Amino acid sequence: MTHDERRLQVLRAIVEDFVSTNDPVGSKALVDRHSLGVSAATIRNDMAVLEDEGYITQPHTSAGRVPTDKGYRLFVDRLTQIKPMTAAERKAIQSFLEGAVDLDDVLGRTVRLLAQLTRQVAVVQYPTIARSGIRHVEVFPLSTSRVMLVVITDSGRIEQRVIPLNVEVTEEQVADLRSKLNAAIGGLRLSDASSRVAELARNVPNEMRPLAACVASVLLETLVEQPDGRIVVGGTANLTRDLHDFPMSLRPILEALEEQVVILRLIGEVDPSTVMVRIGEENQHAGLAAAAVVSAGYGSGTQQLGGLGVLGPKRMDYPSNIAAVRAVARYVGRLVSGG
Amino acid sequence: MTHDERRLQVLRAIVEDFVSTNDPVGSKALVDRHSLGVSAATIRNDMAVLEDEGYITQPHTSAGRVPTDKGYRLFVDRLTQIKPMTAAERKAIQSFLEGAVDLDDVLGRTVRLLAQLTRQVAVVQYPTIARSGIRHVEVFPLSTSRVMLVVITDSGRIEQRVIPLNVEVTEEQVADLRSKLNAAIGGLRLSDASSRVAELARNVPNEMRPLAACVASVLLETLVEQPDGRIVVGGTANLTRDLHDFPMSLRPILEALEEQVVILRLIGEVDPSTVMVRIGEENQHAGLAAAAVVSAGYGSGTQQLGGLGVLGPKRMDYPSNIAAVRAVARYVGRLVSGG
DNA sequence: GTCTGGCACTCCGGGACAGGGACTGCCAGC
DNA sequence: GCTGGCAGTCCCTGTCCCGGAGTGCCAGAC
Repeated sequence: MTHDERRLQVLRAIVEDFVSTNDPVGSKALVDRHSLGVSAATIRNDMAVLEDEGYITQPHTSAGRVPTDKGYRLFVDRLTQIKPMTAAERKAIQSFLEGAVDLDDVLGRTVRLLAQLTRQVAVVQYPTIARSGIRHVEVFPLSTSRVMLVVITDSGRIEQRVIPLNVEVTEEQVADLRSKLNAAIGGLRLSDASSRVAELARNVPNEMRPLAACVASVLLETLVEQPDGRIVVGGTANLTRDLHDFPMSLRPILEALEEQVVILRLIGEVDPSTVMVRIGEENQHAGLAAAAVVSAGYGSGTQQLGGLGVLGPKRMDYPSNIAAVRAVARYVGRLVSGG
Repeated sequence: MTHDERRLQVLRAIVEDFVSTNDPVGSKALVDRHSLGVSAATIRNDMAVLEDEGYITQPHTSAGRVPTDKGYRLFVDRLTQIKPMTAAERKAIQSFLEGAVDLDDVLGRTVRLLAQLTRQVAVVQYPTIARSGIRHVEVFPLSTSRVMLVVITDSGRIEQRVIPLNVEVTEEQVADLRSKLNAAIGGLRLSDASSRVAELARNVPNEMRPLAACVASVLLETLVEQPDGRIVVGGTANLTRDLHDFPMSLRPILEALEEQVVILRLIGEVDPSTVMVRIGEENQHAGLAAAAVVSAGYGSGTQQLGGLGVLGPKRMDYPSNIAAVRAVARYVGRLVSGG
């Protein structure tokens, strides 16, 4: 074991100990609990170097050391061995998720499952409409001058819009439009359907023109263009377990959790099929400077439909949480794209 | 002003002062801030009586007085003058809610609005399926042996179920069932539709019997019988403002907020067209002993569709919160039943 | 009978202070 | 390059003390 290697082991030990005890860890405690093969004094020298390099810091003179954001980052990047879930755990995940009856239920169960597995706050994004396939489009009249549009996607997500018309329409016209729409864009992805919809609206009989135009514009504007992203949050009670980890109190964290935009940036922007970890300042949000986020995308094969993740104190058990997020994302992806 | 009247005024003053300052209120502070027309010593006597009767208590000898649950109860029942919302406030509520594009949006806005108006945690229940009118029923095949059932209600709520069949069916059969279903139960309330659905399932041509039976049973079981109650929660960050009011930390409160059952009992069980206040132990839930809930039902006319409310520390501004909950419930009821 | 001013008493909360403990940095020796 | 030892630093805890706020009670006034 070289010099540098040992120093990394020391950092790893500091992170692990601090995560499990929440006390600044000193040189003596370190040699007691890990068999590093050298004396406390040597560790102290290593710690001094690690501190110089910015990986650890001490809250005050004569206290133990605590990892910095940079320290956690190095730990996650180079020192983490993600242990795959056991067969029993995989089975539990699967059976828990499979009881779901519809999409709301799937995502509700997912968020509870994640929160329970990681004992952190869990967040799940609804499948993005634009990237989902269209399973069925329904149009039916509410009155002679209002129709309702319902879009049902492969992933089970449903969107509805009431569309006011500036003309009167008949049942038959609406039914006609309905079958034309389904024929034109059924099975396509919404993002690919735009041109077909526009084309359809131009090529209908004259008397249906206004109806088709209204419906088409709503379909395009509301469903395709808006980067709509509902999210489900669960397990907020877990935040209270680590009250001392959030010195500024929970307020900014809870506020961030209620702001879709903030959360979406965190769990939505992930490279497909990898797990992403953001630590402290990396979250790009003042309120989350004391937090860490572990997130992953879910979807079918290459097509990413949404994201999910957990949020907790920087002092979290990264290896387990990464494993849990990855496993759950995989199952959810399979479930949501499977129907 | 009789003896008893003055004692009630003292109680009112204690509640109001304690709500606004969060300090146990003493006799001197009371005469300073309210013109009660008597001296501090007299107030002290009144306070002793109020304490004997259980309306107030002192955290320790030589501290001021704090209202008990019973004291808050009396305050709410007899001393509260609910100030109606100003025209400006009403206008703000209305315009904020009217921008909504669908039911999810309505309820999302409602919960944000309530949280902002009251500066407490807000909770809104989705309209109960069983009591809603059926606007449209959609059945269409996913494959030859699976169909999807979608029910859209007056209140804008949508339920979907994938139904596996034990037989193969054709497009035409499904389309036929669809129109029959709509003819039979369109416009009815789901709770009234049961017999019609059962009847329909019996009276279809032989070859459609299995399909109709499957769909009917799902329709009845999942949609009518289950007291399904999704809820939306918002403004949890407001809890942190009153950290000292929740001595056991927020954990039990946050846990309760994630348990649908608990919340539904609180906001679901209200007499129509009244505002209900539950204080401390009245919530019938250990975790909420330090909390108070102000709730009301919303709906159209006599038909209650759901409930909503706010949750906060017992030390809350009851008059304002009652007014806000009542006003918002009224607008939401109008909006949801109006379409 | 009711209200009032005065007085003794109780209790909390904060500041001051000292002792113990935990670590560190540094140094000299192996 | 590693190790043991030592002095120094800082926090944390417990104790003590004191001021402040509020009460309960009592005797006297109306």
